[in-house]
Amino acid sequence: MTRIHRPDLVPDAALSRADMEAMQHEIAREAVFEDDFAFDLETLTNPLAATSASTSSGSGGGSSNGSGSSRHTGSTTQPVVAGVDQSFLLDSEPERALSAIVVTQGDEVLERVFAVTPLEIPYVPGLLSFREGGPILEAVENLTTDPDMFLFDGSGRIHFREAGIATHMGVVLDAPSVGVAKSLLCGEATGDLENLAAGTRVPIEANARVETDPGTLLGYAVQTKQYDSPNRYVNPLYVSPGHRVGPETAADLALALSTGYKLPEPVRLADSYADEAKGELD
DNA sequence: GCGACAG
DNA sequence: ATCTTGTCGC
Repeated sequence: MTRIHRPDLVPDAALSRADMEAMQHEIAREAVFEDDFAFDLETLTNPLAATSASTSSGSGGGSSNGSGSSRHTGSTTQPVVAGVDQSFLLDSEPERALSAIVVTQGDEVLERVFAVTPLEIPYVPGLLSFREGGPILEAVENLTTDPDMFLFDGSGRIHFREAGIATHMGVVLDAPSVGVAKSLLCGEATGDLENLAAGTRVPIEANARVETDPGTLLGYAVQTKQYDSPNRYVNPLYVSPGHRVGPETAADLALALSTGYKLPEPVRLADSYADEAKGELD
């Protein structure tokens, strides 16, 4: 079961920097930054995700999303979500990446797979997918299930050329994808991000550092968890569309998949599995 | 030249 | 990302 729909856009670490950036421009053109998937969002009911799909703020909105008038009585199937994360083996020659994927559906873990791959190039801000994309695709080849969507640790549209790792992988796989980053690569929040209440979101717009019209909505700072007391507070997550998902939906998904921890469950599980598997290596 | 910079 | 002890808070 090969899921590569765009072999020509598979990240190649041997490319020159200019060619990598040119490929990212093409990826951004191919990317769909609005909802275009078949699963039902309303099956993901998390008390934290108060906004829901009713937050249809005017424009945008993909209409390729089936009948929006029919209501389901709870018998609909929940989407199969894949969380992707990596751990690294920096003391080997060459360095290697361990890509882990945990596939979930509601509270169930359908499968866990991983792949260990030698790293060819160093980390360069803006070119992360050319370092980690290959290793991730190798892990994807080990999947037995067919996820409805992928959640990546890193940015999607919040990227200098609107082609972060979540977007790159989403386009190559032609699968709905979302980027979940712990820090902001570029762009600018439209409001204060300090001590936001759980369930809250603040728009992240393009600024001069992004190659697109300033003010373009790239994603959201999303508060998936927050402490009640005054002393300490949690920083928000930076959630952006990868492919075939709009910014509102990306934020809705991050909140709906969160279960009391900062990271959405699929990526949180992939994160710990990546470390666990690394410890069991020969 | 200086600052900014996912994982 | 990774290397690590302690430590604050619930």
